[in-house]
Amino acid sequence: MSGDSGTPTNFIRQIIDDDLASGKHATIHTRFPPEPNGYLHIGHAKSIVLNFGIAADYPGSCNLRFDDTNPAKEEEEFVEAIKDDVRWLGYDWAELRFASDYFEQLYDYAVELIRSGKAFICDLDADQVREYRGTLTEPGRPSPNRERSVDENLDLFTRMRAGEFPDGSRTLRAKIDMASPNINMRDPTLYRIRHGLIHHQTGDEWCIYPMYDYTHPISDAIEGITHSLCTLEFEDHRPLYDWVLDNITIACHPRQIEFSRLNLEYTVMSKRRLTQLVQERRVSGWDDPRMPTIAGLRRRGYTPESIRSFCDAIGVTKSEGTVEMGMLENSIRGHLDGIAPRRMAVLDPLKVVITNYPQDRVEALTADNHPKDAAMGSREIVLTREVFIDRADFREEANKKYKRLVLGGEVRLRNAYVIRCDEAVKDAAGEIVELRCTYDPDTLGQNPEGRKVRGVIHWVSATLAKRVEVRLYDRLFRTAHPGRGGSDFLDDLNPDSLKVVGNVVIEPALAEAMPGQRFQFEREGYFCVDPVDSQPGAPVFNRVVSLRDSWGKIAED
RNA sequence: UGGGGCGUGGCCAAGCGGUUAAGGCACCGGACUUUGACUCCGGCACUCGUAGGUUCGAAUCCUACCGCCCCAGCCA
Repeated sequence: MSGDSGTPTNFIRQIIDDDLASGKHATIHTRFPPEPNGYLHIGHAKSIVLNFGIAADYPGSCNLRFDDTNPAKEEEEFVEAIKDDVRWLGYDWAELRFASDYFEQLYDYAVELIRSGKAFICDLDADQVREYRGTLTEPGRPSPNRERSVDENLDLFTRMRAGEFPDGSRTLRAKIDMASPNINMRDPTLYRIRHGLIHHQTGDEWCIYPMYDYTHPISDAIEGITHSLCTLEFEDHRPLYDWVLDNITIACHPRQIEFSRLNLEYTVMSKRRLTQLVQERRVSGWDDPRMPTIAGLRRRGYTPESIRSFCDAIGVTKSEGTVEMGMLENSIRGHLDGIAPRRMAVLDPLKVVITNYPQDRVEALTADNHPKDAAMGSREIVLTREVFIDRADFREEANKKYKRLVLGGEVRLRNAYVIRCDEAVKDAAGEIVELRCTYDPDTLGQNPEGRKVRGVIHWVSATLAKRVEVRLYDRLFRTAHPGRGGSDFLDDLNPDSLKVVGNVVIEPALAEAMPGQRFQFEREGYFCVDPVDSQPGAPVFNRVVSLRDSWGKIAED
C-alpha cells in the first residue's frame, strides 16, 4: 500500500498500515475539509496530497467537505475556487459534502446531549463566558445556568432555533469540566445565535450555527471517515472531538491524527495575511503569480505534478519547520526540464550586425525543441544580418571565466554560426548601442578547427522578431520569515517582486503561443503564457522560475 | 507558574535497542555539454537539544534540565 506510486511513507501511513493489518479497518476513508473563506494555498496542497493520496494508494476514498459553519466569513466564490483547485491538482473526490448538509442531524444530536444532561443553554454573554472560563493556570467557574433542568434546556434550545433570542444572548454549551487543564474542555460552546446572515448553502433557514469542535467529529462520523487528518493546532481539541462522539449515539468514531502545517520561506501562509494582501491590493488578486495560492502558482506556470512532487519531498511529520523555496523551485524545474519546449527570447536586446552576412539574406535554420527528447521535434528559426543578443552576453573585455562574447572574441549563436566581435559602437554617452561582428560560414553544425569558442549564447533575428511583455517574479517578501520579530509583515514585502519587461524580443513562433503554454527560454528560465492578460498574437509571459545559474554566483568579479 | 506537542548536518526527512546515522534540497569539487541548463561521478553528521542513568550495546529505553511551537473566539 504505502510506498506505491513513489509516494514516501510517513507516520500517518504507518498507522493506516497497522489498522489494515490488525483488521481494524478494511477500507480507508479520509476527507479534505476546507472552510470556504479564502483560496487554497500550497499548505493546503500538502493536506490535499496527503488525504487524496492515501485514498488513491489504499482501498478507500476521500471526500471533499466544506466546513461551512460560519456564514459570516464564507462565500460561494470560495467553494467554487476550491473545487477548481482540487481538481487542477489532479484529484477527484468520492463525495462532495458540506457540513451544512448535516445541520438537521447536528441539531438532533444536540437535543440528545441536552436530554442526557450533557449540554445546557447558557445565558452568559461572550465577556462573561471568558471571565468564567478561568485562565491557563486557574480553573474556571461553572456557569450559573449549568444545572438548568433538561426540560428548560430543551425549551430554550427550541426557541433559540425559532429565533426568539438575539445574537449573543445565549449559547448551547457542553457540560464537561470547568476545572480541566485543557481549556477546550471547560464547557465549550456548541451552538451560537447568528441572525440576518445568508448562508451560501442554507440561505436563511437557520439562525443558530454549530461550532467547529462540535460539527467536525460528527461530520466525520456521518461520512464514515476512518482517519481524520488535521494540523497540529487541533491536538488540544482531540479530547473534545472524542468526547462528542463518545456522548452521542453514533456508530462511527474516526481517529484524529495531527501533522505539522507547511511553512515556506519568503512568503506567508496564513489565510488572514493572504486575505489582507488581496484586500489591500498589495497583489493583483488571489491568483497573483507571486502568491503561494494554488491559483497563483497555477497562473505563474507551476504544474500539478510539480506541486505533488514537492509535497512528497517535504514529507509529513509532527515537527514544525520552514521549508526553503529551493525545494519548491527544484520541483518545478525538474518537471519543466522534461516537458517544456525550448525557445529563444532576448530579455535585454543589444543589436548585432553581422557585417559579412548578406544584406537581404534570410536563412532558415533548424532548432531542436528539446536537447534530449527527439520526439518533441524541431522548429525553424531564421537568421538575418541583424540579430539581437542579450546585453549581459557581451563585455568589451573579460577574463577567461566569462564564456560569452567579448571584443575580438568568438562565441556561438545557439543553433547557428560562430561570430566574432569586431567593434562595439557607442553613443555620445558611451553606451554601447550596437555590435559589429563577422560570422564564420563553416561553423554551422560543426566547430571551427584549431580555435575554441568561448561559449554559446542565444539570439533572435532583429528584422523578424516579435516584441512581447515578460513578467519577472521574485520572492514576495524580502525576509525569510515575514513579520517575525513582531513587526508588520507588510513591511517585509519585497518592492521588486515584480519586474515588467516590455520589448522582449522573441522568435516568431512564440508569438502564437497559447495561454497556459510553458516554454524554456534557453539560458533564461521557464516561462508560461499568462492566461489572464495575453491577447491572441500578443502573449504575455510569466517567468515561472529561472534556470539554475552557477554563473550568477561567481559573477561578482 | 496549567495543559498539549516538537527537538537527527544550512533546509526537509528516514531511523521504532545491534545499520559504516537512509534519501532529497542546498552547497563544494570534477566529467559531459551548440543552454554557465540537464545528466553523470565524488565530497558533505565519529554523531542525533544538554546532562546523567539502564544495557555487552542507546538517536532509539529511563530521569532531569534546556529550547521552540500551540491553547484562555459565541473562528476554523
